[in-house]
Amino acid sequence: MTSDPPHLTEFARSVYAAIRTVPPGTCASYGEIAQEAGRPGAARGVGSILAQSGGADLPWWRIIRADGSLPKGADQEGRLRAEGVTIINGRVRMT
DNA sequence: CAATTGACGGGTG
DNA sequence: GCACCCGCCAATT
Repeated sequence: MTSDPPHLTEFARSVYAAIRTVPPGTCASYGEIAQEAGRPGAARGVGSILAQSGGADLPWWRIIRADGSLPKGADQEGRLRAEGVTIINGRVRMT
């Protein structure tokens, strides 16, 4: 590999770690992940990293919006339902 | 280095 | 519920 390494930032590593802490059957919002990553308010930063993560060993399907809506749609809903998450009208059930 | 874009969040009308 | 604005952070151009 003559290519240079991705050189992930500390923030990105913290985001990956936070997402890995999310247990199956549950969901977390970008703001929650950002807060766990040590950058509260960086919800957009989390989205930016996740969007690029593609291929990483991450349960990205557990990451949803703050209002319980799914950012990616069909694929998201199918995976979450497979994890045991209840989805109503395209939104994750918030109890 | 500046400007733009993007899997966001909250507030206001 | 929908439309618009501001703030916030990271990656890309």
